[in-house]
Amino acid sequence: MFPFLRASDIDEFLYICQFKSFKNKETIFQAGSSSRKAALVLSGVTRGYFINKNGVEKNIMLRVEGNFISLPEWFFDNSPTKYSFEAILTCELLVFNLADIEDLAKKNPAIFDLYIRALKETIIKVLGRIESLIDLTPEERYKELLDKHPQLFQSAFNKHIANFLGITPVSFSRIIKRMKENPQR
Amino acid sequence: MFPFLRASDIDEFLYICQFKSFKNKETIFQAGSSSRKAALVLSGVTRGYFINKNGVEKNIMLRVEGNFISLPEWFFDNSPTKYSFEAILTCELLVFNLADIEDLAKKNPAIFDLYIRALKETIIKVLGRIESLIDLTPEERYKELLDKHPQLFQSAFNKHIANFLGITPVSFSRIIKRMKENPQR
DNA sequence: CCGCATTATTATCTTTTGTTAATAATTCAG
DNA sequence: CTGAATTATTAACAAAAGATAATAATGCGG
Repeated sequence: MFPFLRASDIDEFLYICQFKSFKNKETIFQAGSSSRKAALVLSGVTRGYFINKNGVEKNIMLRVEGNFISLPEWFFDNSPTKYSFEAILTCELLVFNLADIEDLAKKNPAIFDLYIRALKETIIKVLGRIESLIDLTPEERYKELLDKHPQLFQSAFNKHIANFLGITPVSFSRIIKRMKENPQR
Repeated sequence: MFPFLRASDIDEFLYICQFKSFKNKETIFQAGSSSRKAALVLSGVTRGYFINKNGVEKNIMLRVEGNFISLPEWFFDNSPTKYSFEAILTCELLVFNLADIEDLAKKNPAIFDLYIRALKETIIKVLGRIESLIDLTPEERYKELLDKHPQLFQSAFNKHIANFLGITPVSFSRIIKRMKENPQR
């Protein structure tokens, strides 16, 4: 997964990690907690979400294997956070403390690169999501997601996908219907 | 701006920086170029944008004083990028090479912290933007932006603001009108 | 400071979304 | 395997956005 790491670097990383499995709907990181952790997704799909002011869950990101996940408010202090992460398929994760990886990064340049890379990759992923949201119609976003992550559509609930696309399940149903009736557009 | 830095750390940082001024509409970083740079915004407002498949500019972010900006594709290689940055007000920037700051970060823990902080801050900013885009209506996003960055509305063109909000200038005009007629909602 | 070019507003029309509610399909636990 | 609970689809209506075009208001260079 990370070819620029030597075996000894991987050992150092694994030393601060804990392997954990989660089933569908199990909580990985809970909003409101404060033990600054992050994880590398080895398999499965996770969703990061928050509860909006009307009490409605909103999926802010979907993260699959090879992605790092963390509650971003943990980045700066120990304050409780508003985001949560949960498995939407059976997941395997390597969980570690942010403090541990930062200590390692200061000592080991390869881990420094790994950590920086994880942060940069998150930025690029998240910018790509903004691009979709400001430039594409919901229908185009649906097609893009279908293209990028077809595995999602075999397993995740439509309501989660709709939520991620920023539309209602009702509107999502209509899009699917429109595309069935009019496949070419 | 960064109280956790000592004077000597700031000196080290300034040593790799170049001070530059930009007028309204001047290009800061050009899509398609490949000299991996970043900058700290000291004053003014910048917009990062890309040209979509129909040839239309899309503002992916607005960055103000205290923010770091960079073309994110530079993070990983020297490939030309699709994003550009331009000043939408007179701007003062500290421009530096990404390679230089990473070298410094490996040697100086305070610069390490500065660099990590800049990346993390970007993630949080950008996640906040996604939150708005999936959870709020265009009208609510307008109010949020008005609240967060009132200075934008005195200087930037409405078309840039509309573009940033992910709507057309026509729709933006209608929102302003609706709110004038119905201030309470 | 003038005039041209850019930007903003308004109107009209079409398309899409949100909301609510009713019904159908499906999951999943026991 | 069965039934209750969750999820998905469809319908009907209201509200909002997109597109296009015409007009008004601004910005800005010479």
